[in-house]
Amino acid sequence: MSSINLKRLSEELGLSISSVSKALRDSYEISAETKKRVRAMAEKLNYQPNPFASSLRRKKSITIAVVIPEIANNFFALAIDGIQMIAQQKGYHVLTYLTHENFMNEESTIKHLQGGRVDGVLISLCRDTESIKHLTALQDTGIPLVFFDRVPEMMNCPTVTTDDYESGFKATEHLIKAGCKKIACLSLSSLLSITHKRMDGYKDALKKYKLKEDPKFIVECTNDNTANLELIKKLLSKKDRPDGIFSTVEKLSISTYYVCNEIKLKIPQQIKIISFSNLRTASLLNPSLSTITQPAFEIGKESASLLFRMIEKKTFGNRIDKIVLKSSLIERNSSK
Amino acid sequence: MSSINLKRLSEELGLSISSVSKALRDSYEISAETKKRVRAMAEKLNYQPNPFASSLRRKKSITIAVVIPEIANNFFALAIDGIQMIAQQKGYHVLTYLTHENFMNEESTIKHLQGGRVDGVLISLCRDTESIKHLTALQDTGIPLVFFDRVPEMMNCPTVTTDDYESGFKATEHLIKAGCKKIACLSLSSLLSITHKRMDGYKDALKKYKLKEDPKFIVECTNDNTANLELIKKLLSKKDRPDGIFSTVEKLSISTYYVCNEIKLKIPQQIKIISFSNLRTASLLNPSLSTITQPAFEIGKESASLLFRMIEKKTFGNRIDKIVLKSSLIERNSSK
DNA sequence: AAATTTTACGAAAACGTTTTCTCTATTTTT
DNA sequence: AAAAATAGAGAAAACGTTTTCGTAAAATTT
Repeated sequence: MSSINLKRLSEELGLSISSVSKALRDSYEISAETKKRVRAMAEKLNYQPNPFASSLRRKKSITIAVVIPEIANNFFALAIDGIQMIAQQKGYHVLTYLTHENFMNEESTIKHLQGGRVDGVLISLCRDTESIKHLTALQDTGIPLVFFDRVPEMMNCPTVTTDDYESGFKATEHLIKAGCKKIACLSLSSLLSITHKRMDGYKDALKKYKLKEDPKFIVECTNDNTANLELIKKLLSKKDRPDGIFSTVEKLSISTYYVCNEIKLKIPQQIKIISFSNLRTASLLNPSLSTITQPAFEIGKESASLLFRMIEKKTFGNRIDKIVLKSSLIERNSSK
Repeated sequence: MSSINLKRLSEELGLSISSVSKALRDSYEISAETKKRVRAMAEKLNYQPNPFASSLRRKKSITIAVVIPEIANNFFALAIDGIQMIAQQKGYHVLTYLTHENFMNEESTIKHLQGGRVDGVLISLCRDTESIKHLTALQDTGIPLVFFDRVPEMMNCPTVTTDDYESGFKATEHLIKAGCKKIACLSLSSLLSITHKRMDGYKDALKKYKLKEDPKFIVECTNDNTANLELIKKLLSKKDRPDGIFSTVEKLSISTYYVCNEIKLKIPQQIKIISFSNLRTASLLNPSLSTITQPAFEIGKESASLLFRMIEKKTFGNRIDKIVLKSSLIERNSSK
């Protein structure tokens, strides 16, 4: 730890600690000349203020927390990129916490954050978050909280999401127009609002085109990749297998590709696929993957911007923002 | 900020602040009975200690910093995953900083970290880091510092890397054995040690098989993606174009795929490709991409573990660890 | 029973800032 | 020229912990 502090600096300059502090904070109480002297000495001795003393006194951490299920995930990596961009502009630090889709991790992280370590929290819920007590508790302490993408269904809170219902509808409609009659839906967890909405779109599209909704075709996957492969394999190996797959998350479509390779199911001839995805290589896959692509980077930016508006109290009183961005459907060969 | 603190707790309990503090820290000076009472009350009032007061007093932040060029990058995302895993085990917080391959960002971030905000720093250098003054300055303050993957060449410091030279050699040898006579090498920046080493392996492999080294075939790319596409397009459009590509970073191989698609160059018939990469979809590409895959997650874990050994002073005196992990070459269709 | 040790707790200093209040010397206003 | 205002700086409290030191009372040893 850098042992050069205000006291040392003030001794070196023959000034009081408070004057040095004020000079560095550019207070009007200090003459221009003194400020210059102080700044020069601070530069010379490479003074770095102690962030803990400062945070303790000012009750400000200049830090935000980002709580996400996983990082090795294109969507979340891009979102963090956007968050970091805004945070950097504001001179804020970013603490990252991974829940690994584990509710207890999420709970303890959130609980810890009540200690005041951060000035605001950005969070995307984990797949098996069923209670929201920890979240309301955090909110009650007054720490600004913004949810993005995976938001709670039963809570009145600021959120940044995409048009999940419409996207689910359009994706399914796209498969139907491509000739699919039996469309399966791969989802992560029925507890998540994004899954609900995307699936509602899927169901309504089926309804609109008079296709019957088969519960066997709605596959809820787990957090275990090999188990998911088995589930998908089972789904696709049945004689009454689907001829279209709507995947609500990227990794399930990748698993589907693997399974199709393994059991020699031809995409798109025998089965068509469309998936939510932020893969940069979607167009290079064999065959190229049709995607609904969320503006992940913008989601990150918007969430962080909203959070900072709340931190800076620029958002009026009890107004609660719900920002919805648009995803884009990109047709490629997997659904031709 | 949670306004329930030790003072409030002590009043509630009819004890002194110091006793409450000691009780919560499980000091031998406090009776078992009192400890129980204190803990119960702390639980009841949902007491969360103020991290800044604690850090200020103990001169410990229980936080580490991770400084990386970018996050929307499979390698770094996986590395962070590994780092987070170890940090979580140790009960540490993780601050993430992105340099976006910009030296000035790296410099100011490192300088800021001298203020003692963290107990240790993990860093992977940005592509145009040419001076290491900021790094030695940080090291001189006594803050443990571990480099991973992109490490400085001229500095004696703890590092975690992979067998870059051998990987470069093997990748090139693999292309040669597949029949390539004119192999190009795509690199990010000649300032980086990983590029150097990978390229040295490439050059030595050429030498071993008596292929002449053509400077036109060593392409140093920039940080601008569209510019890179142009560079690669130019390289591949020449009549004297290469018949093999060794890409030292993932994104350049993806760009190469795009260019090949555009100018109708058939992989692997007309040009073979192998690339450093952590793409999960490598085997699903058209054609599947031969890769040298670094153990990114393990690199993260090893780096963090090493850092914590340094933080906990478990590493002896002036010993400097240099950990080298092995990458694996996975042959796929792009180099058949 | 006196002397010593142990147990259990409290008072207060310390960590390095920020900020409020106070004070003197100078400048401005009457 | 006296009164008032202002400029520039310092003293000290405060932020919430942790930790050192001190000290009664109880327990143990002589």
